[in-house]
Formats: sequence, structure tokens, C-alpha cells
Amino acid sequence: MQNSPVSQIKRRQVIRAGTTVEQMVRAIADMIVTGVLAPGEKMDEISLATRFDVSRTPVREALRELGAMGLVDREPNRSAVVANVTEGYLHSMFEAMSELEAICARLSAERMTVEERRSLELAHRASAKLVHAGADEDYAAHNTEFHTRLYRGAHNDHIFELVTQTRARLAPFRRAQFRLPGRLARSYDEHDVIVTAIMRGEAAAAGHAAYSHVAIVSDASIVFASTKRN
Amino acid sequence: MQNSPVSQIKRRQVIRAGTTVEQMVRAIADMIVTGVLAPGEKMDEISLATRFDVSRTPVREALRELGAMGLVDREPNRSAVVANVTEGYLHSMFEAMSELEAICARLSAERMTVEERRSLELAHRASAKLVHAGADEDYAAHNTEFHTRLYRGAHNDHIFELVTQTRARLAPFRRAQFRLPGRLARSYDEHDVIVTAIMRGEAAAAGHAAYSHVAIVSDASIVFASTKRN
DNA sequence: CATTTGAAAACTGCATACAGTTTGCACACG
DNA sequence: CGTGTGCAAACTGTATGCAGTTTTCAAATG
Repeated sequence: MQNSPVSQIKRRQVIRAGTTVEQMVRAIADMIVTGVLAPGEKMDEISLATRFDVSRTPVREALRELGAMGLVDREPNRSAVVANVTEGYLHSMFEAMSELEAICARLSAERMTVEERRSLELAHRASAKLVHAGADEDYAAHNTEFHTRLYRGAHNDHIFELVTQTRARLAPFRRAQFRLPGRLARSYDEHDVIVTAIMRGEAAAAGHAAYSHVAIVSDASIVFASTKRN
Repeated sequence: MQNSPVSQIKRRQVIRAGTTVEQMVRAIADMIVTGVLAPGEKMDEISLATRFDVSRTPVREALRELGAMGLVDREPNRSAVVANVTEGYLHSMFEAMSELEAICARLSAERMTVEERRSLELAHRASAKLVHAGADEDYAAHNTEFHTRLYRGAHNDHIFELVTQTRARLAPFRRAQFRLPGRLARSYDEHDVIVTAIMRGEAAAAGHAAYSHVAIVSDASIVFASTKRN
């Protein structure tokens, strides 16, 4: 394991500060949502402690926090494992995501400032290039930002927290959503309906469009997740 | 420290099982939502440790978990404090609550089983007696159960989690909601509209009724909370 | 009298130590 | 050859100790 003191020191400076535990929470959460750690994978405290060059105490606190976030499952006297949800629960998370996005789109249509609307539309139009170029990765990044704009546009901090939290828990299960042929173009079109409704201040229409958009992604992801499992 | 093996064993048997940390999380969370600990109150680790007769380690883990739940605020090298949110954030939580309840009522209208509908209506009808008797406390208990029925009736585990979590964080700020004169009777009437819509399977109507119902409670609570603060 | 300062007290962050539990393996026994 | 049993290794849960930070309070100074 490449565990030189140098890399440790670098980590502490590069990943912006905070307590040891906070750094570990971010680092581990990142590994989970990006798929470096797969759902179901065991994470014993000693390995993590040596890997991050700290004692078990901060590791345990980080794992507990990740457990509270729903990213890892913990049982007494057992190793923590990367959260692996049942298909039923996965479905409920996707449905919740659709509902939450619908709320955000609806509220965005009502509440976004002129500046927010303008920059939403600009970013959306710009993403057309990525679709034509077939740039999966870049479009995925744009997509993440697009949805974050909707969450912020609702101007409700608590809903922002709920939707962000749900998105993090879903992340491990919807990687590669843009691998499906033709998905990029259709995603763009769906975004377009949402943006248009928001620009016109048509709250209900924006909500419905966002609901369908997420539902479509959900269906694709559930297929993906269930074919991959076991 | 009175750390006799006997008291240890007793605790483990009397307070129903789970790890030490889980017990503490439940106990402290309960103190917060019931108002034994007021928002803004400091909770230093040593006091809690001696109070629960354990070392600081499990206390720290419990506090971290409570922090992740949003019930306590933590900053590096400072004592944890019972979460004290800004008026703006409080407002966003109440709005989120309205939206979530609307979703639950809507889905309940579509998905509740015959049995669930029957027992919802029965419990609701029974609560009329409490209103006439002016039994604040008992009606509050019924009210909690009533809303829990809606959350379960939606048949979506993740939404259940989100709404439960939000309710817990709001609890400290809406105590005494039934102290306001005439509130009991109006609450019953509002419940009645929701129940009727659900029994008829009118999803949209149930959603709207639930949204208004919670919004009304929110307004009252915000007044209460802000008059009490500072 | 108000303000600054500095040292001690109090508390948090992390490491280490130890106790209790689970797991895996080897050996005995049917 | 399969199965059960017991021991050892590995790991989690909790306690304790120490280092570093914040807070408090009182004395000194203007």
C-alpha cells in the first residue's frame, strides 16, 4: 500500500482542512460514491486506520457518521460494509428522488432569480455540444451540475439537504447511466423541457418534467444495478 | 466513578438492548425532542459520560451520530450543542415537511391497503372524543400516530426515513402546538379532510389537504418558537 | 474603572491498551 | 469422509492517557 508519509502530509494539505475524522468521512464517502469501494464490500477498522495512517478512534467515528448518512451498514461486533440496499429499498430511493426533484423543479420555476435562470439556460445550451461530441464523461459532469442548480434554485436549504443526501446514497447504483445508447441525446431533450418550463415560470409543468426525467434514469439504473448484482 | 459491574449489567438488561452507543443516541435524542435539553444548550462529553456512567469514547460516537442526524451542532474543539437553527432554516424545514406530508398523503390515497384505510379512519373517528374532552396530551399522542400512519401508508421506505428524520429535527420547535385556543378542533377538521380524500382515493386532494394542514401547524409553531427565542 | 494579559483549569482530539466477541482452522470423533 | 469441538487469531467495543486547544479568571497596567 502506497502509504508514504509524504502522501499523507500532502493529503492533509490538499484536501482542505478540517479534523481528521472529517477528512476521512469525505475520503471514504468519495470512494463509495465513485465506486472504488463496491456495495457489500467489507471495511475493517484496522485496514482503514493503517491505510490513512491514523488510529482506530477517528476511523470508528468516521464509520459511524457514514452509517448515519446511510452510506455504510453497521451491525454490532461486525465490520462495517458499504451499504448494499435491497431492490425494494433502491426502488423507494429512486421514487423519492423523483418526488424531490419534482419539488425542486416546481419551486425553481417559482423562485429562481433572473441570474439563476439565465445561467441555467446558458449551461444547458452549452451542453448540446457535449451531446453531439458524444462526450460521456463531460456530459455526466454537466448533468450533475444541472441538477444541483435545480436543487439550489428551490431556495430551500432543508430540501437541498434531503435531496443531496438521497443523491449520494443512490450514486453507487447509477454509475454508467450514460453508457446506454442514445441516452445522452434523450437526457438533453428532457432537460430542455424542464428548462423551458422553468424559464416560463410554469411550476407544475417543470415539476412533471423533472419527475419523468428522473424516473427514466431510475428505470435504466435499476436494470443496470440488478443485472450487475450477484 | 461509580462503575460497579452490577450497575453495568443492570443497565444492559433494563434499558432494552443495543450497543452502549445506540442507547445513548436514543436517550439523548429523546431528551432533545422532548425538550429536556433546549436548543443551544451545551453538552460537554465529560458530563454526559459521568451522567450515563460510561467513558468518553461512546459519548463521542453518540454525539457524532446525533450530529449527522442534525440534532446537535458540532464544531472542532468546541462542545456539542443542541441544534439551534436559524429562523430561515426553520422555515425551510417546515416547508419541506409540508411537501413531504403532501407526498405521503397522495401516495397513501393511492396505495393504502383496505386494512390501513379502515384503521386510519377508525383512529381518526375515535380522536373526536379527545377533542371534545379537550385532552391536549392524548390528542397530541393521537396526532403523532395519525401522521405516522400517513408516512407508512405511502409504502416508500426512503420517504418514510426522510420525513421521520425531518420530524425529529422539528420536534424541539413545535412543542405546545395544541396550547393555542381552538387548535384541537381545527386540527381534527383538517384531519377529516385528509382522511376523506384518502378513503375516496383522491390523491391530489389528499396531498393538498395535507400540505395545508402542516403549513398551518408550521405557522403557529414558528410564531411560538420565535417569541420564545432570546 | 476599564482593559489587557497570562497562566491555570477545563475540555476536545487522537492514540493506545485491554476486554469481549466472532471467525477460521485443525484435530478428534463418529 | 463428514461433523462437531475447542483453541487461536482477528476484530470490534470501551476505557484511559496524553497532547493540544479553548476558556476563564484574576492580577497588572493604563
